[in-house]
Amino acid sequence: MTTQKDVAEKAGVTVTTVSRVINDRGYISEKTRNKVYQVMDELNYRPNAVARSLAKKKSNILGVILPVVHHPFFSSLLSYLEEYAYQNDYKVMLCNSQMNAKKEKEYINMLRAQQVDGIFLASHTLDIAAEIKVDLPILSFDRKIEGLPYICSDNDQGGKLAAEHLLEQGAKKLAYIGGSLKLNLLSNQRYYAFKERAAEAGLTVKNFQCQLDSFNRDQYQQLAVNVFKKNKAIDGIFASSDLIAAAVIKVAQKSMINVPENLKVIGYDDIELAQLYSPEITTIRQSAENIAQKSVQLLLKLIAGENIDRRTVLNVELIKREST
Amino acid sequence: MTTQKDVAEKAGVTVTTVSRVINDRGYISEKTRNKVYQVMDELNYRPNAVARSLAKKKSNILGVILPVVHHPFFSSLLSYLEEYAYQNDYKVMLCNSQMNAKKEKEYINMLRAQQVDGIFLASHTLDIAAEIKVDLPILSFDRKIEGLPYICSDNDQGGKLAAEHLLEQGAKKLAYIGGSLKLNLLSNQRYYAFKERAAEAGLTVKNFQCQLDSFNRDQYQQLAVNVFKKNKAIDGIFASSDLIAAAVIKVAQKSMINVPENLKVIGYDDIELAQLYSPEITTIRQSAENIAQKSVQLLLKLIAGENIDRRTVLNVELIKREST
DNA sequence: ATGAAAGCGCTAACAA
DNA sequence: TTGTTAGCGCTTTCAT
Repeated sequence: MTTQKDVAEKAGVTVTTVSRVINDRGYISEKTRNKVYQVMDELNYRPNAVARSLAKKKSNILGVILPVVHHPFFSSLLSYLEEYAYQNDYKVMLCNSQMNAKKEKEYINMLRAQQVDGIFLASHTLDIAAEIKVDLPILSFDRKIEGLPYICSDNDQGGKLAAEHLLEQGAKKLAYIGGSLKLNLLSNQRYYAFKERAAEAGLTVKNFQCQLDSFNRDQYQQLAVNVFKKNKAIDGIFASSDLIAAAVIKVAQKSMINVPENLKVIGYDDIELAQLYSPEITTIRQSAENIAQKSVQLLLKLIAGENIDRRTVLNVELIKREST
Repeated sequence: MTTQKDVAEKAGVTVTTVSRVINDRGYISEKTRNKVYQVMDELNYRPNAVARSLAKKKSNILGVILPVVHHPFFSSLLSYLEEYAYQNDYKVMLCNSQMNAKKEKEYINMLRAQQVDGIFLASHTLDIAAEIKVDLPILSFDRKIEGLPYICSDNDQGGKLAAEHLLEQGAKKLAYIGGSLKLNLLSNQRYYAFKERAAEAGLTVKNFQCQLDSFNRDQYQQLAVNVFKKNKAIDGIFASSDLIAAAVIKVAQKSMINVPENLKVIGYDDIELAQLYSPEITTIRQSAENIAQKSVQLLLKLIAGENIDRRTVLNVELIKREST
C-alpha cells in the first residue's frame, strides 16, 4: 500500500508538504506542487480515508437506515440519497433494519462507532427507538421522534386529495387499505385526512390494516381478498402505497370487478410500477428525489452545526391515471 | 466522545487491558473484565471503528457497486447483500454507478481509499472498467472481467428454458426483447441460448434491444410499441427482465392483444412484480438471495486469502404463471 | 515555502 | 495477569 510517506520520499519532500498539496492548504511553490502531483500519479497514490477520518475527526460518511430496501419507494429514495450524498463528497453506509427495533438500535450504535457524520433514519418499529440519545445529527423520515428533526411528505394533503378525487369520480362506498396504524408513522395522517374529508361529504370509510410486519406482497393480496369478500359494495379505495393499490387491482380483476368502472383505486408514492401497471394507477405522488435532496441538504446543515426547522414537509400532487 | 482512555482511567487499568477485554484476547481476571464492562456500560462507550480499522488494517466494510439501485432486481440483491454482510459483521458502503464508466472507476478508487476489504461489482458500462488493477478482492457480477472472479446465474440454461417453455405452449413466431447486447454482459447469453434452442425447432427469433442507458420504464414501453407495430404476428416473447415483460404485456393489452391467448410472454428474474402483475408473469427465476449469500461467502474467502473458482454459476428455474 | 513533531483512538509486540 | 511502547497514515500547530 502506498502511503504519503512513500510519495514524500520519492518527491524529496516531507509528508507535511504532501498533505498540504492534497488538501490545498498553505503556501506551496508551483514546482513542488507539480512534483508531488506527478509522483502521486506515478505511484497511483490515494490518501487513506480511514487515517484521514481519524485525524480530522470527520468521516464524510452518511448512515442510512431503512425499514426495507427492496421496496420500490425506499430503493428509489436510497438511490437519490446516494446520488446527492456523492455530489457533496459524502459516502453512504447502508443499514436495513427490517422493522426490527433491536436491529435498529444496533445499527445506530454501529454507525456511531463507525463515526458517520450524520444519519438518515426511516424508523418503522413499534417499540420506537426513542432512546436515541446520540450526539450525532439524525434526521427522521416520516416519524416524529423526541428531540430529532424530521422530514415527510404532506400526508395530510395527500389524504385529502385522495378523498376529493374519489368523490369527484363518484365513489360512494369508501375504504382505506394501509399499513398498521399502530406504527404511529406520520403517514397514518393519510388515513385520518382521508376519513375526515369523506366525513365532510357525509361518507364513512372502512379501514383495513396490514399486520405490523408490512411491506409484504402476499399479505397485501390476502388483505385485498378479505376486503372484497366482506364488502362487495365498495366502489372507491385509497391504498396507502402503489404496491398495495396494485394488489387491490389485481385481486379485484380476479373477482371480476372492473377497475375503474366498478371500483376506483388510488395509490400513494408514484413509484414506477404505477405507470407500468395495467390499468395505470392513479396516485398521490411524493417525490423520492425531492425528499432525498432536501434530506441530504438538511443533514449537511446539521453537520455544519447550523440550525434547521424541526419539521420539513414536502408537497404531494395528484397524478390522475386509469385506475380512477 | 468517550475513548478507551476514559474507560481505562475510570476502571483503574490501562488501555491495553480495555482493548483486551473488548477483543477478548489474552488473559484477564474475571474481576477486571467485569469492572471494565461495567465502566463501558456506564460511559456508554463504543470503540471507535475508524481507529480500529487503521490499527488493524482491516475495515470490515464491503463496497457494493450497482448500475442502478431502484431496479427491483438490484434493490433486492442489495437488500440481501446487506443482510449477509451484516450477519458476518461487515458493513456495506453503497455506490450507484448509473452505468457511467467514469463514475464506476471513481467509485472503485474511492472504495480503495476507504480501505474496504472487498468489492461486489455489477458493472454495466461499455468502456469496461477493465483497468481495474486493484490489489483488493473484487467479485464481478454477470460480467467477465480480466483477472477477476465472477458470479452469475445460469443465463444459458435460462434462455434454453424460456425457449422450451414457449415452444411447449405452442408459440411459433418468437421475439426477444432485452437490454443492449453491446454491453457484453453474461446475461446476453440468455438471448443466444434462446435463439439456439429456437433454431433447433426450426424457428427464428426477432431481436429487439434497448439502448445503452437501459433500466428505463418509458423506453421499455416505447420499444414494445415498436415491436407490435411492425410484427403483428409475434406470439411468443422472451423478455430479459420481468420489468420489460410487464411493459410488453401492458402495451399488448392496449393493442387489444390478449395475453396469454394470442401472445405468450416470459420474463426473467422473478421480482415481486411478476406475481403482482395481472396476468401474473411467467418467468425464469434467478434468486437474488442465493446470489447475495454466495457472493458474500466468496468475498469473505477472498478476503481471508483463500482461493475461489474463477467462475460461479447459480441455478435458475422456470416459474410458470399466467402470462404463457 | 517547508519541516519537525505531536496526536487522532486503537492494537499488538514485548516486558514485567 | 497487566503495563509500556511503538506504530497504523494522516492532519495540524509551531518552528524555521
